[in-house]
Amino acid sequence: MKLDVFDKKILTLLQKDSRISQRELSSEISLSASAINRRIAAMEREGIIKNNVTVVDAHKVGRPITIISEVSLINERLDLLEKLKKRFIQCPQVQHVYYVTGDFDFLLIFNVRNMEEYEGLTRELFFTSENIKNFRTIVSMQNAKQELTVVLD
Amino acid sequence: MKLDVFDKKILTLLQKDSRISQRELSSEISLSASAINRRIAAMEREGIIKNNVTVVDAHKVGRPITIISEVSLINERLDLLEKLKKRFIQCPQVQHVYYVTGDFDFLLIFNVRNMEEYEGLTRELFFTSENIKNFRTIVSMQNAKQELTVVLD
DNA sequence: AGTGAAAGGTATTGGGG
DNA sequence: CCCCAATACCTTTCACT
Repeated sequence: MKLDVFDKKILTLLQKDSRISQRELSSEISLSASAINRRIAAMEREGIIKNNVTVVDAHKVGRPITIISEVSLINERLDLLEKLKKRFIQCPQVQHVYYVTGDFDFLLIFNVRNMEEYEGLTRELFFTSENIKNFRTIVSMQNAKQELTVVLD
Repeated sequence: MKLDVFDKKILTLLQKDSRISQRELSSEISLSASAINRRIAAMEREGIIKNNVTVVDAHKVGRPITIISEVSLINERLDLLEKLKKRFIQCPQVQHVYYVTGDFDFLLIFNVRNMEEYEGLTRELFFTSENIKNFRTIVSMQNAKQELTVVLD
């Protein structure tokens, strides 16, 4: 599926605020509300639009700590890798899992209430695995930007 | 503002799918639609709910590359730091900006169409600044998880 | 705070160009 | 693939508990 200039405008606006009404989109883009509706439905069907989510302020709900972990494995065999990856993904405090190559193997980003919670998670996720060589913990002093927005040109 | 068990249930569901209707929330939580409505409005007013966004599949719109940069500064004077931070935040291809302390100063996560786009951005963001000591580029082979969801217990 | 019902807005679908 | 109009659905408000 090829996106035209209208689809890109729709996505750009929805990425900023998914609650914008299709009528408002319609007037901003100069396309009827029903055309907007059909395009959005098509993009959802194709998986271009993955979902719509509410963004919660982590500080205001008592989870102010963001931690980055760089994890190195002993053995990079695919099945072992997948097993660990699944475990990381399933952990609800883990917001991001990137599999990388180079000086380490996984970069994880955690959101936690406090350092104790993080320590508990490292025990669960890292120390119980035979395959983790080591990990480096980096505490974020400030989450200056945290978005999932994609550029559409 | 203190969140009770109903607010937390509402937020948990909205973080998964912000398009769930208040009526459906109402039946899942056993609270009337108008109570749901008032609670959501209050959490928006307080900034607990920051916004609602559509999540776009970066691969499907031709932006498959995620890159992590670890940036080290020469001088960590606050005004210089803020100037750089602002520049990073304003770059639309930069999804995340974390200010950290330790072996480096900023961790950035980019989403780009290809390596050429990233190289262009490093020239713009890093090489034009007098204050950047060095940076390390880590290419993500797989974005196994990428969410903003916060745990509410 | 919570509820139910009425009023006001939106999304969605179908007919026609 | 677009528009317009009708329907169906949802949110929001209000009077009352």
